[in-house]
Amino acid sequence: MKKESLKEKVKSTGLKNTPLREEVLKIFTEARKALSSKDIIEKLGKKYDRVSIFRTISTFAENGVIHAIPTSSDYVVYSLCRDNCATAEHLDHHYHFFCRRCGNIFCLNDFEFYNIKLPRGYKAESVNILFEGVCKDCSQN
Amino acid sequence: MKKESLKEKVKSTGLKNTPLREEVLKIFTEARKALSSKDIIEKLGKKYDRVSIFRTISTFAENGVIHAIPTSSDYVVYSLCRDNCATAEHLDHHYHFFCRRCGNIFCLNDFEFYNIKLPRGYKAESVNILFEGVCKDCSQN
DNA sequence: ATCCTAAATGCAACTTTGTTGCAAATATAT
DNA sequence: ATATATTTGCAACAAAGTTGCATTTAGGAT
Repeated sequence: MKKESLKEKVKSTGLKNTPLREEVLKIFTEARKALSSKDIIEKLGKKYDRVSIFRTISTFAENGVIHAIPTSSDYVVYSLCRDNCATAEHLDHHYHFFCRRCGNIFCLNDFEFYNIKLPRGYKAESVNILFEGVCKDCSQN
Repeated sequence: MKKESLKEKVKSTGLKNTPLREEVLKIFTEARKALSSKDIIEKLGKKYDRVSIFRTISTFAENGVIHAIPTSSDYVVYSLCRDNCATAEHLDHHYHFFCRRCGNIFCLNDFEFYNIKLPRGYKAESVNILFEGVCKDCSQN
């Protein structure tokens, strides 16, 4: 997604275009991995209030600018949404890969989606898939 | 898994069989859904120290008695492990279902596993799949 | 360009969640 | 019954996130 369309995405949700929001958006755009609240606070904490950063992250998540990725540890990381993120077509699916060596979490969203069967009666609206292992870069070194 | 074999499972890991551990185990056995630390503390907090409960949960998780289930909220829930939980056969996989209506998280571990392709270079050792939607019971009412 | 208003931010205080160190208690092997 | 390593409780601490409120600011209306 382009820089411009990101700003537009923020505005299109009715949110105001503030310096803090632009900076948070920039950080997510430039990061090639998913980020936690802590990560963002470490980058911007001296310039902006902790509370405002938390609120920015929640607002972005509520408005489909970023999405939360569950991890098996007790923290959540966030990543930019794709264009079709909010519009749950058939099944809103998110693939992520947590690398045990470098500790990063990567989005694999653009990869093929295999239908996974559920037991009778269960109706899924979204699915979150988190792989854990060794990433491309780390497995080559 | 039977009550007896659960106690044995605890003992087989070299852990002592204390009242607190038995109670925590009982709670997990009787719960038909996954539980958070908070859930356990709410049930036992007046009888046992908060810290001991946290430690019991970590110990159980470290020893393969229970396993952590990532959620997209900022908390982790736990569930009893199946017999083969610790022995990562091919790919250690966990399927869970979060119901938006009742808020419970169910284990679907016994269901068929479809292989999901990963991009080149990525080597997965485990995969955690969290569905979100409406569960069997809730969709009937 | 200025004004107006709702929304966003900063600050202080607070809550919740989890951790650490250590002394007292207890499970289990002998 | 005793010894010892493990577990528990307690106190203090640390990290993560929330709430209320006063101030500031973005962006549309004038």
